[in-house]
Amino acid sequence: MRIDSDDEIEERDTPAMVLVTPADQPAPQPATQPTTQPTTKPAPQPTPQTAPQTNATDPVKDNNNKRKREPSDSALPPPEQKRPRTTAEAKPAVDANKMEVIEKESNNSATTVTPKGEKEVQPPKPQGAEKKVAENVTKPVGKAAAAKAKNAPPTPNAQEKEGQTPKKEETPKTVTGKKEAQTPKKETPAKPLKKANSTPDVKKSSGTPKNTKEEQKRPVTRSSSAKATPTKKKNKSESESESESGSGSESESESGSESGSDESGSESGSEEESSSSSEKKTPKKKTTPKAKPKAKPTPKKKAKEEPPPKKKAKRGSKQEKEEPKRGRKKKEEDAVPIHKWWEEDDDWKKGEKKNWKWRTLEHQGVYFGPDYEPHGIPILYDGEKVKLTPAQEEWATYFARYLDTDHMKKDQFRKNFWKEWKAVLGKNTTIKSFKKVDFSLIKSHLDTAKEERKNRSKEEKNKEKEEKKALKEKYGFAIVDGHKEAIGNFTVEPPGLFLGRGQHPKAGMFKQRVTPEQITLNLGEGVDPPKCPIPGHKWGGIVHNHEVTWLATWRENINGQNKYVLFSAQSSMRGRSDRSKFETAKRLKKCIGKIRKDYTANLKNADDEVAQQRATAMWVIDRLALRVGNDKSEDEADTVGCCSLRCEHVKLLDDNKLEFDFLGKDSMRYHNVVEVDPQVYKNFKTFMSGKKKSEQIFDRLSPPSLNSHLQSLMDGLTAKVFRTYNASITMQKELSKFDEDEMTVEEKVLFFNRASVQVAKLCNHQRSVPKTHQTQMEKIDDQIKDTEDEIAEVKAHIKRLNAGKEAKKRAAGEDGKEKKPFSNNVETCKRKIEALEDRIRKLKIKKKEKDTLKEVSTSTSKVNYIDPRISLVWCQKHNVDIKKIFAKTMRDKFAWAIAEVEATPDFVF
DNA sequence: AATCAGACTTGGAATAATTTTA
DNA sequence: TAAAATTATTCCAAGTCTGATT
Repeated sequence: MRIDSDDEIEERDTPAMVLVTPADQPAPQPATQPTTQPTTKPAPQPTPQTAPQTNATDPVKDNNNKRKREPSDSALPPPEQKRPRTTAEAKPAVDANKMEVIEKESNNSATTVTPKGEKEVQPPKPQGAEKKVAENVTKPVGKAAAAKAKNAPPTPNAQEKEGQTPKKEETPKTVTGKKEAQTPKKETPAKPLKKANSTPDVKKSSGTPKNTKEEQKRPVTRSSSAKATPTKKKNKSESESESESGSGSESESESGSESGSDESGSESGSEEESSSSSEKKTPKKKTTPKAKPKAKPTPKKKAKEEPPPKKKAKRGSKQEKEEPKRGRKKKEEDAVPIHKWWEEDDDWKKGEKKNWKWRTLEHQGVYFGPDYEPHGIPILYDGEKVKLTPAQEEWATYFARYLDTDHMKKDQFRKNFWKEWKAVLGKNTTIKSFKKVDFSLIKSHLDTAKEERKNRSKEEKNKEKEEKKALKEKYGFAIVDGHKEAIGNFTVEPPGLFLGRGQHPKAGMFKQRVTPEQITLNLGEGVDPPKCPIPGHKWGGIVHNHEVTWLATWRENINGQNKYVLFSAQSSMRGRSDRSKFETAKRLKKCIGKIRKDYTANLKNADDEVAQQRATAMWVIDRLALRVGNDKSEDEADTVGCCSLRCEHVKLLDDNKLEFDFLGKDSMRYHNVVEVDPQVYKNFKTFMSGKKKSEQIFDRLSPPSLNSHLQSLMDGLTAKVFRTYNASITMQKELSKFDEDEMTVEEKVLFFNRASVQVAKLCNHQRSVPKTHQTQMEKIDDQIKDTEDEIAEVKAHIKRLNAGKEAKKRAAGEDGKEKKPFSNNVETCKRKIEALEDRIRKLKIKKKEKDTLKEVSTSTSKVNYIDPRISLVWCQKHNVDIKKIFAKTMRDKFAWAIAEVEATPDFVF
């Protein structure tokens, strides 16, 4: 639909203001549809031109669609030898750095310096760590290590000591003013209201000096009850109010708006709107400080609920059916009261609490899945049964799980597994050659178990359900500032094999079981830490970090990254930042004209190569919706984004056309042939000239520098905002094309879905073609055929009727059952034909729809990119039940948007 | 200025739950 | 009523981006 890039470009340049209007849409180009050849399938297909990946890939064809990097690129070296990511020959500095890095690495491996994964005690950290870092991560690590050393004797004291030492160090540390401000965690008030029972962890008391002041000021962290004490913050607010946004979470803009003074306000204004709307609705709320009884039963909900009565008879019946279910569901919904955070104010978030995410926090820690239960099934080695130790067996079992999957086709996966498993087998094992190992016995055991599980009785299923529910009840919620909020992932990730995506160098490595000692919990001061659920163990640490949202964290052993237990998408915490994200995108709409002007001008800025590259990248990010493309290390899959594009990823075609072909996030292939702005084309040509395939096109540009420039153009603007903006604006534009005749709800939904597809294509959200796709297509064909046959039959029947002949008995179906005879009334039969023809039409639409959707994933954009208010407004306007668009979890996640749109039905992004 | 590290968002696949079909 | 199809939810890897370090 939106195609001509040129025209648009022109349009853009002209009047900035035009841009503001919806009409000025940039018309980004969906990756999947090369402007030229609309029909071409989305990237995934092994398109001929990109010949590279051909069959060589077989081993990998796994995800049919996704293109693995592999040999495909003839030029590319095998995985092991990753091509160097030369930034640019021009930059000596860079090279130097690189060398350093390398050196470092080698050192690490060689010496004791551990790659993060290990729990060894970090040497120097303690001191530097003093600040938050120390608190959070380091500490726990240290403890864990210590604990390990002692292993068995989980004497509390041990921990205590450890815990304290670091603290002490901290205290003495001279803390800069800034730090002080930041260290909320340390602030832990000296007043542990509750005695820290045996759990020594509660180091809070550690004498953080500064805390004294702040702490005292702060209303005792008492939980909900006393919240009423908000008052004073005002003084603080003054100075900081505006700067808030800078943090990136401008969620607070609301508060800013209140202050009114805000000059930066232009954008915050948008948010004001929203907030104002809510204000209208609930003026009283304002008066009452935060202390909001969350429990209140929400009456209005019911009002919303009732679905519009359908006219169609058929449908009616269907609905009746649904009714009872709905009732049930409703109940459940009520069970978890919605916290209407958007009706509250954030007045307390001022001054030094500017970056606070919570005031009081209470939860039950994390849930550790069940232990591994040995099954005793041996493997076959060279045909002989070999019994394994529980540990050996456990890993073998994890491996067997993937026997029939595409993971097995990756050399790296098997190789990594073997390397690690060999270590577990030990030196005395008879298992010397991986090729001779046969895991099929274990595999069939797993299959059997799966089958049994599938066939378990109703009682068993219910029982499990109950248990699951109980677990969620216990661990699934946290009390934040007096509100019960759902936690997203309260179960620690279980051990298993690491499955990367694409060609990940670490695929197949062991993801170790996480012990309590490796886990740090984040809790409110004065809250009793939950008891460690594993007997004989204790938590690695407890912190009180008000500036983060995580409830628990640990370090994962594969990449040494932190893992977090976070609130669910339905929580207020996530809701706030989600809304703020869309507000930022909405602000971008206001100044997109200015920004486009900026980069369009700089496209020609040959004097300043950096600026020129930056402008070109901005063009790409804005128009093609690419991600920014941060640098990646060698031990990750080789994927790229805008800034990391290499010459091998772009081809200069004729007529100002560029062909992009690379693996993006999650190794999803991005393949697009686009006609670009002539100047952009020229720039690419320049940037690429004289460079090797493996060199970066934007060698003078780095994501941080790009972002900082964006930041200068608009507060809070970063590269990813363009994706949000373009996705949302595209959706709005697509939906605006709706001319509602007499459409059935199904048709309306279909229209909506098609609009979503446009967005998904823009963002290059793909999925692998469902395995059953082909079958499904055929099935629909069969149905069409059958229907056609029946029509022919009816027609023949009519003929006989008209000829005065006796009705012929219909042939029995394949199942031998008799078919209902046709009516002897000609009119009735004609109507029947019409109905059948209508059915065929629908089937054909369904087929086509299915085929276009087979490799498009619309969920991601729906969940992350499209401002929900756009969809909601549309639903409201065209009388479509929200449930047709958003499933339960989505409705909960977007509760803020639903409320807002109800109040302001004329919302426009 | 380049890296590092932390924290949080984004993403497709896997799995579970529900609905439809046979 | 079971199996198949669909839809919803969970899982956890892989990005982005920021502030601190080197």
